[in-house]
Amino acid sequence: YAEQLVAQGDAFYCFRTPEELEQIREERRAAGLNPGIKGDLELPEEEVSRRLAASEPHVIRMKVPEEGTCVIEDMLRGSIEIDWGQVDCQILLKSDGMPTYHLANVVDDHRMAITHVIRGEEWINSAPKHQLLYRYFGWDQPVFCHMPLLRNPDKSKLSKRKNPTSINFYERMGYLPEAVTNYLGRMGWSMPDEREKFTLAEMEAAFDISRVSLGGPIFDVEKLRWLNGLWIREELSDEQFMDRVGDWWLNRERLAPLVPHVKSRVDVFSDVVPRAGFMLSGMLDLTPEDFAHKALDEDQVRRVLQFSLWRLEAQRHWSKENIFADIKALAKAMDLKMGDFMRPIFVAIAGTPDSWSVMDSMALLGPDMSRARLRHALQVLGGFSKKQSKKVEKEFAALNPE
RNA sequence: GUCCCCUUCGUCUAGUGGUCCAGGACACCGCCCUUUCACGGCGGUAACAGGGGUUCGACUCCCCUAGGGGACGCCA
Repeated sequence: YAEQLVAQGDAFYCFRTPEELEQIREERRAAGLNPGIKGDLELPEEEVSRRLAASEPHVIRMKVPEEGTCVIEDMLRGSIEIDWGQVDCQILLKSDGMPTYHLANVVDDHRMAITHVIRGEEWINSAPKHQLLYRYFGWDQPVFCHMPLLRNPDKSKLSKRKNPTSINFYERMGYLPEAVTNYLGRMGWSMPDEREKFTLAEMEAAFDISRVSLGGPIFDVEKLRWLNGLWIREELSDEQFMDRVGDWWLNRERLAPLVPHVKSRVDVFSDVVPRAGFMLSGMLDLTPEDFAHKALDEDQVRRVLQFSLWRLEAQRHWSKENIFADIKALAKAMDLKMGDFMRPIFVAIAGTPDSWSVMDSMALLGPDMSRARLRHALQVLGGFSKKQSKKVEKEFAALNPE
């Protein structure tokens, strides 16, 4: 498809190096322009065939009008005007031969006969590229509809750093899927009769996309919690309640991995819950005093937690071994004894240093819950001020533990 | 920096020119219920960002300002 556009004269081969592009961007920025890549990239035909024959690395870019205005008809927002001068010559085919999202999206949607493109507001600025591609190909335009973005309490775009966004986290916390669905359905949308509680099926029956409100809603965990409680109280019989709690965690499959750790540490069954309760909990009830440490001062404790969190946020393969390697590398880089280093981690994860291997706990708890507890611990300790944060980030970068 | 989007109680929202001195929900506060705590019931505090227009009449339409967000990648 990209080559078809080249043949049509709607796209061209580009041989610029990343360094050259960086320079162009900087110049444009300095000139107060949008730093995107515009025009003047196209080479004479002989030059192109010569370089192609020499198999020089290249990409395919779409051509974009130098001036004029592109009008996007948005289902919810009406006409959106974007100056073609703002739109860059988007790469369609990367030098590794793979298409970029822009090309793939348009081709794919067309081939699947997609009629309505409903996506996040962050895509508004790329819509001209997509619309132009449809035109170049001579395909029917889909209807565009850009939805508002969910936000963190600080109003920024909802992100993992500031909010547990993983659906697994909410499962692990013991939210009911139907309540989570219900709550999500209430973000940026409302039932015609304004009722708060409804099922997916009810939402489907009443759904009208024009009821979507455009202000980006803040994800309010507190209200989700209330709604979940409503679902538990009003929708579950005692029988169902027992079943659901069992399905959630109180079953052999979920409990089995804990047995080796618990069995060796209890004398009587009544020790089980005090010992293992933290594995079934959400956020732990911690106070700053819980982190009092003989070898580390509070500043160090905070660093241990923050660095560990950052390190573990980057960990893609969640296993006891990898967690151990991360922690060990950090302890070494900070020149702390493992025992001292681990102390705050224990408290953050298990609520007490008096527990089994915290690596095992984290591995079993999973990445979402483990990270959330580290974040919570940091919060209990007051976290870092904005000024401190920068400094601490630098310190972390300087450690660069392997 | 450039462009785009958005703007009703702290938060989620109703409201599509008069029915709004703005309604509901979460949170908060008070009272009731109750051996405690929840739940539940009742009540309360709290918002149309600001300024100009248009109109007999603006939360609702237009413009400007401010604030917030987003985009500006060989990521999606």
